[in-house]
Amino acid sequence: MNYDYLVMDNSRKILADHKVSVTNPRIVVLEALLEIKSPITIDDLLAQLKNKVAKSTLYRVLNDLKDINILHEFSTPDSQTVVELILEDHSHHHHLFCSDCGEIIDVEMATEFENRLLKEIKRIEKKFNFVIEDHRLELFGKCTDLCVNCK
Amino acid sequence: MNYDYLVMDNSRKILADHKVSVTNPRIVVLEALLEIKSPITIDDLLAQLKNKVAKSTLYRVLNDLKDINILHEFSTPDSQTVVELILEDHSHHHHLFCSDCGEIIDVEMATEFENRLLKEIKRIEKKFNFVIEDHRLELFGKCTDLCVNCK
DNA sequence: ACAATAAATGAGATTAAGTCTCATTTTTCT
DNA sequence: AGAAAAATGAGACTTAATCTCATTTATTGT
Repeated sequence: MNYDYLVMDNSRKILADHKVSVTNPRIVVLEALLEIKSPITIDDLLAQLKNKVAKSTLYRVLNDLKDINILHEFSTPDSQTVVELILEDHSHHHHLFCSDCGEIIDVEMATEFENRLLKEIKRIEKKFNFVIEDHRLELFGKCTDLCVNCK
Repeated sequence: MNYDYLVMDNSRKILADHKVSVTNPRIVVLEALLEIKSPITIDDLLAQLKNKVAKSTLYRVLNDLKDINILHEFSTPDSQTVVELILEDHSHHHHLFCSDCGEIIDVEMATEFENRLLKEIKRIEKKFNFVIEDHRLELFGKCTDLCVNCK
């Protein structure tokens, strides 16, 4: 069964729902990100969309998606920029980086751990007189020989 | 009491201890970082050392310090590069970013929290067949009106 | 459905962080 | 102190990301 038309529909709907005009480059970029489903470096994305979307347009579209809050951007330990689509159904998660193969994996921490973290964050807020709005945890390591995540 | 001569001595000693040759630019950069004591953007550091060290040399020295593992580098949420001196006496900590004033504050989490995190990391290692070597937690927020941390 | 208006695009110029080159200077080693 | 090795400064170069502007595409009201 082929879901492509659904992805297509989906990208148009996502754009319309967020009140940005539905253009071809936006559809193409969104579709790519919907299919990838995981974090990807802008470099890789650029390569993948070569000849489909101009470089300047890709960056513009990515900024548009950030503006409507469905795209997160972060960096790898070696400073490559990474983007990841975050839709409503995409729950809170963190990232695991492999320094061998470069893969970036979404990881969800145990609820109990996140609760403990929130408690700790409350302590920090008081201590530094801050309002903490977000947090990010990054894990760095290597996948082992038999790593199932490496391509 | 003036500790400047100590800082000076200190920077020479640190370089010698790590078996890198003791040169003026390295001393100047190390002294600056020793005095600052907290994370600083490379931009700010460059401004501060203008006319004392060439730009190319500053970057080279920072790379040297990274090579001998006494300097950590990371990015702000708006992608500015930040460096921070990490000497032996500098214990494990994380970072708190203020989106208003841009300040970056070192924060130590409760030992009990870090232990819980290590436990969670062990679970992730098994789940993804990874060896996790390091982790980093970033907290994003705003200091309140009366913030004591803002300059 | 269609014209008028507004918005987005592509191609290439521009900017800025960081690296590289190479002739000169400084440090190290004996 | 002098020879050999290493580091520096100045500016050229690279590369990710943004900007410009003429052209194309989408939206809106009738």
